[in-house]
Amino acid sequence: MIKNHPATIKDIARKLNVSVTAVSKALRGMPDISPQTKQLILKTAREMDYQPNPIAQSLVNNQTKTIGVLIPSFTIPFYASVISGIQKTATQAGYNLVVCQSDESYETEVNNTRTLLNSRVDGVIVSLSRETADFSHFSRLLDRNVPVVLFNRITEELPVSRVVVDDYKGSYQVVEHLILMGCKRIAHIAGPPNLLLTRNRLKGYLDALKAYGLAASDDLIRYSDLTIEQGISLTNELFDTQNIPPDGFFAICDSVAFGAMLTIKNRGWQIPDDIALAGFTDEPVAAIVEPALTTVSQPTYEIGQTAAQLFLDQIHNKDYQPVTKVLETRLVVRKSSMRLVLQG
Amino acid sequence: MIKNHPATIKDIARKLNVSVTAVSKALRGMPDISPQTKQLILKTAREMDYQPNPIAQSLVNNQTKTIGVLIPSFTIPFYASVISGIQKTATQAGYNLVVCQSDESYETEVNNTRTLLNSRVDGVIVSLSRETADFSHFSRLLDRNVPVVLFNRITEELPVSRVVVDDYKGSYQVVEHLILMGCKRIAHIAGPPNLLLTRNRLKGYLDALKAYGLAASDDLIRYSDLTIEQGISLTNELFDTQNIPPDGFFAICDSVAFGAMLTIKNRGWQIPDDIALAGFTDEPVAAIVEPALTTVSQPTYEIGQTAAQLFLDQIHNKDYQPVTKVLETRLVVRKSSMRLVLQG
DNA sequence: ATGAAAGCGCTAACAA
DNA sequence: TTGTTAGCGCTTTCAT
Repeated sequence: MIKNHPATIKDIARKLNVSVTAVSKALRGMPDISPQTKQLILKTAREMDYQPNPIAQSLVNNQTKTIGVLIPSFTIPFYASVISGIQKTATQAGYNLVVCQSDESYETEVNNTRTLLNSRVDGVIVSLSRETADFSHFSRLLDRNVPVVLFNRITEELPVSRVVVDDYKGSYQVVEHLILMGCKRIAHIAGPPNLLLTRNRLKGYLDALKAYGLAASDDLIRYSDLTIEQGISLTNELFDTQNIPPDGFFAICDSVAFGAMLTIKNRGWQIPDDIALAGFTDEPVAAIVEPALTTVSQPTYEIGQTAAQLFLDQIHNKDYQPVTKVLETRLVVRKSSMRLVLQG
Repeated sequence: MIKNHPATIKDIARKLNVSVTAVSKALRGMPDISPQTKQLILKTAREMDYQPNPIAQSLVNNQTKTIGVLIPSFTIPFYASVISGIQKTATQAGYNLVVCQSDESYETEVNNTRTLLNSRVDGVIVSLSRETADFSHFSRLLDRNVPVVLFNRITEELPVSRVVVDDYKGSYQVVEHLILMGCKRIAHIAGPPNLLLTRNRLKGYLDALKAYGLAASDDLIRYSDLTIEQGISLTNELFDTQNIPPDGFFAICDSVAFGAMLTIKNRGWQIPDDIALAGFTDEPVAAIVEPALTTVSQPTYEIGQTAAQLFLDQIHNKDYQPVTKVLETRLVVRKSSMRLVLQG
């Protein structure tokens, strides 16, 4: 008789005329089993191509060995790379990933957390949607003792571990760089105001201006939804509302910077000579556009690995205290901001 | 006593003094249960915030309601969009996704299929790694009656359903376009020879040349690994080995086209006037690079939806015959190939 | 060292 | 209509 179903522990037990307990123990290398029977069981298991059924294991162990990952969108390259990092660390520890995207919608994010909770993931690694301002859906996870780790788009209102980069410093450095390149009137296209990273990068921008004695002005600041479309429209708006156009643009992220780049070129200005431009994140494309985009590189892969590691730490540690890891960024200077500076 | 664990069917039964069977039936809307008890059970379940444990359901139903998705890399934008499409259709049908990447490695792909099989996914949706030339790891899935759907990077050696675009036609059209733009010597940077899509796109290229009476030559064809790096190096190679440089480049994918674009510009040639350039896929970046890239648009989201639908069809149909869906591409003409053509 | 039995949360065949 | 029972594949007491 051909059995199409995978071999079970019981099949092995029957074949060898031993108890399922013995098989279970042998398979998991428990001590109280004689070397001979153990070897025999192991050998037979191999012959029968036995693979433990993780569903059954989950049911009895009350853990699924899967991590839920919740990101705003698959199509943002930043997250693709972070997920790779998460997967690397997770796989090494025997965990699978279930990845969902919120599509930048708060409602979808709430639904996703419910789905993940119901499917009994052992933990959740999240970057918030750009709409998210309320966090009670994560409290429900915490109530069930499901560890939550936030990264990139985080909140400080939840008692959870976090992985971020030093947004303030990265922002400060790139704006400082624009200033050193001779920019006097630097516009900033920020992100959604409710995101912490928006506020941190904005602060870095403002502090850099102040440090170099440049006037900040709300007229030079716009809040975007992080899309290339708004990069285009807000750049147009900045041009249209200013008598003298800005001589520098700092965009919250590369996508917005690409939108700004298109618009600046369409308006007939030269980058970087008339207007210098910088973004944030260093997406692969940043090196390819013309002119290549000056930006702030984030250690995406490492962010993913770190987030997964924080989850693992929490799982293995009974009384775990949330920690926040701050990774360093790196200024990447490319053609979009490189101009000859007249030395005073 | 505070119970931190989710409510079970048994909790409800105990509270209401009915059998678990009754609860199970009421919850799933089975007929043989009185309206009153049914309402009572439903109400209590809601009050206790009952959520069925999918692990337990999986164990008894012998299905996990999850689909394994196996792609070459998260960082290829094409796949990000396809996954979105898969997820849309899968979620609607109550399926979760487990996504793995092979990292373009045959070995990793084999490992991933093993992992997915062990985790008892109900089916697998795959795009092959660029190294894959042997397919026996998928036969193991088929032996266990796990449906396999291939997309994009497929093989015809497996009796499974497939989703592809009309690579031949898309390729033919874009090369025809280059010819109509006046190109006489069009180079082709192809993909890995073992991929079917490489051969189909190559054939479209060759047939278009032939149809317009242009000579094809192996000297103008190179095989790449689909990376931007090889786009750069093979373009250099083409320049270095040709006395007269090509006046057109058709790249197997946009990434390779970007590499070619960088190189062509670095060599001091004008795009499109000296050399016209086209890619394949229409990644979001294609519209942003300078000059914007002429390419062949693929219905990525729809590819994902179709693949998921083929899986669902197979699940719901006892005697299912594999089908191959061929979706249409669309030529997207942009600046990289737009030149004034002198009319004879 | 070995095995019988209970149980994880649920479904389903069968009785009552 | 309702409840009893067995069982999915595995782990874990607790006897033997």
